[in-house]
Amino acid sequence: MTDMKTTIKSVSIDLFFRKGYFATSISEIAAGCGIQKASIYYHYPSKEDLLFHIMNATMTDLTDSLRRCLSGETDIEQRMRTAVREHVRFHLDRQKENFIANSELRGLTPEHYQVIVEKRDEYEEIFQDIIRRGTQAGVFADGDAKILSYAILTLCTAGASWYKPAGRLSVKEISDIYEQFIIAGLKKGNFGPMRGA
Amino acid sequence: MTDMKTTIKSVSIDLFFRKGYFATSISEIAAGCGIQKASIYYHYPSKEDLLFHIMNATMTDLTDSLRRCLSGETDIEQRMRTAVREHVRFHLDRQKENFIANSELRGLTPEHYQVIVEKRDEYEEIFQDIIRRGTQAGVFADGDAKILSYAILTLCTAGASWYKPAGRLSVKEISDIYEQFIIAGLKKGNFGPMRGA
DNA sequence: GTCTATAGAGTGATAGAC
DNA sequence: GTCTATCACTCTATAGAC
Repeated sequence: MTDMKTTIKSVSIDLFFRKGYFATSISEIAAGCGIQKASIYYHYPSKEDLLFHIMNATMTDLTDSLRRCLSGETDIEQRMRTAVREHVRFHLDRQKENFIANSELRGLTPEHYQVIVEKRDEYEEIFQDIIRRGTQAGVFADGDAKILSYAILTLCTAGASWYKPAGRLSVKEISDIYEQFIIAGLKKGNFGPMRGA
Repeated sequence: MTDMKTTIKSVSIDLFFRKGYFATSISEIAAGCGIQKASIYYHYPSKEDLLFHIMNATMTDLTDSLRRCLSGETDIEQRMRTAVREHVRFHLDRQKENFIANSELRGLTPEHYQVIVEKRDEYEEIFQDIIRRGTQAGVFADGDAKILSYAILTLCTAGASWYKPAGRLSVKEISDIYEQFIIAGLKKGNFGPMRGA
């Protein structure tokens, strides 16, 4: 990977984040890199391929970091706490890429779309597994693991996208709020009426 | 409002939802309506204006329905339960428009953007008010009302966008899951460590 | 590895006939 | 209220020089 290939990628991440994939043109990316638009095609075969590379790297790194953080942790509640904190950390750390990965799926070719969706499913499955084990162990209340995993992930992902480094809350404070809210929502005994489905 | 004006709006909602605003062309909208693209401009001055009309009507109706549902309800916990259920119901009922209103803000002119963001803030304020009153009354645990309101709203909004009418869960079941999860997350006494901020 | 030049298609929007 | 025709422009991508 030459330096220019890296520059193109990071300029694209910035533009796709700010303007959206479809609203960003190859000329703008080129201008941001200080080269002519034709030169982009020496490094990437198409605009869509550039988007795919950004998303694919993000999804791979995301799953890898979570797996690394969870390895060795056996307590169910702790696994969920760790997973939530790591998800928030990763999304805050790479805010722009994650925002793109969550909002620009429609820009992908059907083949690339499938690759990304499979990686997303694989990641979500890690959360669903924790929820199912927690329910079986009687630590978490009964509930639909898929729906609850979507709820947890959307919550944290969205939280990371509001975050502004100069804002009034620190990364630790945000993580704490979500961790507390989610564990309270999942745990057995914290009832209102009953959990449906 | 002539019939064709309504048709253009509903065809646009469908296309903006499926393909996104920038990826949808005026010609496609016209084709979907069975007219020529120039005829669109008799009804709407521009593509952006069409987007604004869709978003603006959605936001107005959203706030109006919530206000109507909450009027007369004084119990804090019940107000939150009602607000959550109504938010989910509205978002399921008008899934496409709500998805557009949440994802296509970048397509608006600065003037129209401001109008929509103000309406969104006004709607969120209703939730923040319930949270603050609940905290003061000692029903809900201490926590940042803004962050918690974003969390609650994102959760329910996202839930509505996964929903498929032919899926395995009913509207009632989905509402129940979220209502339970959110109330458990908010209530005093359902602690893990403590809530930050 | 980057350039200039351009192909080929599509875009939002307008003019003016009917 | 819808049509045909077209303007003025932008877009992604490619060819070929250096």
